[in-house]
Amino acid sequence: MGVSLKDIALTLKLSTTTVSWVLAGKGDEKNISRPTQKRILECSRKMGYQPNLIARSLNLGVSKTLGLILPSINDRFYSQIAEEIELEAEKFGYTLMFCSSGSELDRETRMIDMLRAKQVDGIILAPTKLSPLSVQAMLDDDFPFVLFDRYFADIDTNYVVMDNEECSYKLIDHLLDKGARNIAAITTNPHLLILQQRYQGYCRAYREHGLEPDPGLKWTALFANFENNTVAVMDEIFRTRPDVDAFFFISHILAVEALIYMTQRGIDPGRFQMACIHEVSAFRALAPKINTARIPVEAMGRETVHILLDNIRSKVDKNGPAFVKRATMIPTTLTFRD
Amino acid sequence: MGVSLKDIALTLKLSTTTVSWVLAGKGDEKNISRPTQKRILECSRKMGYQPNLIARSLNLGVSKTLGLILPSINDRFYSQIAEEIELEAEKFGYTLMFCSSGSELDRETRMIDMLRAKQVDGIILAPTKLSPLSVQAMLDDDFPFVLFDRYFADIDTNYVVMDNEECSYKLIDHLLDKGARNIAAITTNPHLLILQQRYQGYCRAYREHGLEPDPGLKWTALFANFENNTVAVMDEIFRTRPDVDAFFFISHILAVEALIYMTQRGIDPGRFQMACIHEVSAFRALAPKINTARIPVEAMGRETVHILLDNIRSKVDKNGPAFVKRATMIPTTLTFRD
DNA sequence: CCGTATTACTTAAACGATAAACCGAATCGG
DNA sequence: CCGATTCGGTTTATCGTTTAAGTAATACGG
Repeated sequence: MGVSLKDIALTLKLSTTTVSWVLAGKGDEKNISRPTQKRILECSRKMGYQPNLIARSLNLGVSKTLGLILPSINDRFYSQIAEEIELEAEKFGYTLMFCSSGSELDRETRMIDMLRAKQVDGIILAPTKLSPLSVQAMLDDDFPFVLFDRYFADIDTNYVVMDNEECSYKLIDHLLDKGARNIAAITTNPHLLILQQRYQGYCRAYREHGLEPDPGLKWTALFANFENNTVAVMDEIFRTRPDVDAFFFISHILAVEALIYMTQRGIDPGRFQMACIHEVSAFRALAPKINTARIPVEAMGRETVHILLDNIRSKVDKNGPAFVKRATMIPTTLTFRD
Repeated sequence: MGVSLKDIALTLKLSTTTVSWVLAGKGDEKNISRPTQKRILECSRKMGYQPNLIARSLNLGVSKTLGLILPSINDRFYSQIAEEIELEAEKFGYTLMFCSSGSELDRETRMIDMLRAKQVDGIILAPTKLSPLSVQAMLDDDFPFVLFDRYFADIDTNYVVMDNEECSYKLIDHLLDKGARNIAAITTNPHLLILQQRYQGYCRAYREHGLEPDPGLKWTALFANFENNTVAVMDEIFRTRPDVDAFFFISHILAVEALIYMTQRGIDPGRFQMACIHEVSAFRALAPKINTARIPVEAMGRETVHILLDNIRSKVDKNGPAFVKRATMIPTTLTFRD
């Protein structure tokens, strides 16, 4: 289709190698005469030459492409981080192939295999559930990848996560300091390690205040159709636990739904103390006094990309120092608005 | 790195061709004996063979990859549509390379060139501003692409857009019917054709009601730092135009900021009639009575992908009928809540 | 029993770019 | 004046896959 090195070489009666060298800026180094260099450059421009990066990839064994697999791009947090990752990757000359797993395990596995078949140099993955199958395959093959947001405690991989237990602890500690006693913990997806950790932070704060956490204050809105499930949970809370004096939302998604619920029913969110992990702009209106733990998304995106690129580099030059897997915990920024 | 056809061929003492045929399911057709086929299949499985799709792409001249360029993935509307596009493309065996242009022209141009160099089979693009340079290049080269959300009136391309003028007309028509007279039109990015069209719909509704639209009721919050700009605009409206009795937000982004502004200052949004193009879930709480025009995102995503794939297919088989460029207007779903 | 099919494969070329190895002619040092 | 170096390139192989063309060996029909 397009113009190839061969086309240029043919019209100028040179070899493709010469043309390749000059266009790669190695003209002087390779002792190509200045006039010839100029002829090649001009011809290339005139014919509108664009290198075929697929051919280059095949030859060099490097595609300068990364894979990104998220549960859903249509989520405030993931779309933010996707943007950061893309921007950071671009700085180093990498493009992103993007796939959404829909939190389905078989989809995720397919995507990993497909991205590897398409020869991406590395994969950034927010893994679903706790199936390490495809993840283990990458480990076995020494294929560069980083988990982020979620990870598996029992598998030794690169990962970048926030300080889930710690930030929950601090938020709840603060609520308890301010007088809350019955903090409803609204969670989802109970098998997700990071959500368990957030609840553990909740429990630790209670205990360090000399109180025993009440398991009856934990509600789970299943993730499938979480809008409706959140409504059901809120209904139940207001019906059965009038003693609730504070809310801890384990994720922004749940908080938004719960706040909409309250607003629609004329319940003033100001009546309760509130805390939420992650932050969305709508909070400014829906719950101006909510306390939040915000991830420095830029830092997380950057760190994730850097770890992956380090991993990739160390794999390319074998003589360099062996790559050591990195487990990174990004500290959150707490904002107390009450 | 990985296992190649050659590796299998070598261990079985066969030619790569035979292996390639069998693994492609052409064993019978190509008269490869059943025992040999079985041997190849088993060996392939044991060695964990995964085809190198980059090599296949180079050979076939088809990458089964599409490019997607958006102003920002971190926008409710674009992230929704990105998800739909990805899902639909996947059905046909295509992967997405994703780039955000940041609405910067030179970035957009670079992304287009890069994606083409990476040999994507086609590009889906929400173009920035009105520079047709790189777009024209794709046209000249007969490279398959579709514009969506935004387009250029004077260039003959595939595009998929919503009925911008029409839905604005209907929303404003409704507000006027319900008694509004001074509808503040909050817009942004004045050079964007589709936003101009939305304002034209506003004007047409006024005129068809026998009224002359007041240019003083149009406010522009520049897109760069639109949060602050929206605040400035709202300040000005409340200071200088106490006669405003309704708001028309030309985009959901502006509406959210304006509604947060009002809520923070204790201004009841219920005092005003309201209309907005696009819809976000926070509206349910921030402005339950807002009237909206919602894009059927699924339909738009699907249609966009289908047009692009048709374009790609028609380019591949030359004997088929010539591809006719398609301009599609997706009708919006109006929801009147007042 | 000979010519033609059929079976079961292999060889070779191609996709476009890169890189190691090679090569003839001119130049230079001693 | 001869050997070595520099100049200005070219040849060839390679990455992993696909496909058109070829080729032995066997089977078959008349």
